[in-house]
Amino acid sequence: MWRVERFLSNAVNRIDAKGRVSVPAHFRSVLQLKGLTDLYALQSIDMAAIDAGGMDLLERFEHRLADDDPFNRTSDDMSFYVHGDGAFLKLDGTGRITVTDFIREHTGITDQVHFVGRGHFFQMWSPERFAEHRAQVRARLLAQREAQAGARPA
Amino acid sequence: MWRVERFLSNAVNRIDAKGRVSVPAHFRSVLQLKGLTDLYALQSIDMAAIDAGGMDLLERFEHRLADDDPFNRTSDDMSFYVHGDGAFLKLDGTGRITVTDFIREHTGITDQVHFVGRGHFFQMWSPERFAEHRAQVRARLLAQREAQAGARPA
DNA sequence: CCTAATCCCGTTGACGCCCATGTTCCCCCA
DNA sequence: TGGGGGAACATGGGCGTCAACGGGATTAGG
Repeated sequence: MWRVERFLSNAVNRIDAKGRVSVPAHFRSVLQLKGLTDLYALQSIDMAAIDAGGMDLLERFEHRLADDDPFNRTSDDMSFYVHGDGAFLKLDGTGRITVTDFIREHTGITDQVHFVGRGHFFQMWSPERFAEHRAQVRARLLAQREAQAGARPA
Repeated sequence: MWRVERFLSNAVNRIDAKGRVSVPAHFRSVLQLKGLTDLYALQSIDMAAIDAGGMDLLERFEHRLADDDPFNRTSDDMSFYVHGDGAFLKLDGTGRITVTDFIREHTGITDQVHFVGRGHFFQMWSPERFAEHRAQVRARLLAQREAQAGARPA
């Protein structure tokens, strides 16, 4: 296998009695390449998923907060979401994280976690919701493709 | 664990019979990195929250003041607010602060405190009010995101 | 003298750390 | 080509540590 520095593909892992779940080994190797031991996680704004990544995930948002004005609403909302509504996910020695209520409430996850690579970060889904979302995405892409084909002269 | 010099994530702690509450250990470690023992707190202007941090919290506002005309009304108000209407929060040996009326009146806090990291400072909310505000912020961010998606050509 | 703030110590429950087991997949060799 | 032997990884569980919490004791202040 070759070297990858992005989160790719997906996998389903089970949550054990103590509420822990293994992060897929492939994702962990990506983290190691980045020199990361801790993860930072956010509840995705428009999906029932958790977005997780290193601190670079946070910095991606922070560079939009260039304006330091304490009274700017948009900037303040962004800070509230990114700084205040995030959570640390600490990997234990065997590469597992504990699935907190922060994760369960937003995703509907109960006993299994569907890990999904998204390039510079990855997501955590409940398997059922992931299947739904996956179908919707494929349908949208298909519709878009057909619309373009129809517009284009044959 | 690696070094973080920003206040991140959130946690709720109980107030005991003596009116004390533990500042989350993670926040305390940030304070220690900054070499701070005392906190300075302000009643947030547009939220039912307390803003707390070190003296850099003050500097943030003072920079803003420096840019303004000293005889300007808003500048004078700002100075009054920042310098005159703040409170010191002293940490005891086990990392707890006492919840004063200054805090309770503005936030509606009764028996629990929701600590919220905001990067350079952190906030104290009543859990209920925090949940409300959180929902509002997410709604605004979602609306903004959809507006951008709609404006962007497919 | 009474109230309130500070210090100190014990308890408890959650979480981090460690070792053991099971399972799947792959490679090598018969 | 099919089976044996690993290796890598997911999973299960014991145990120690630390943060949150409760309460007593001591000190300061009015």
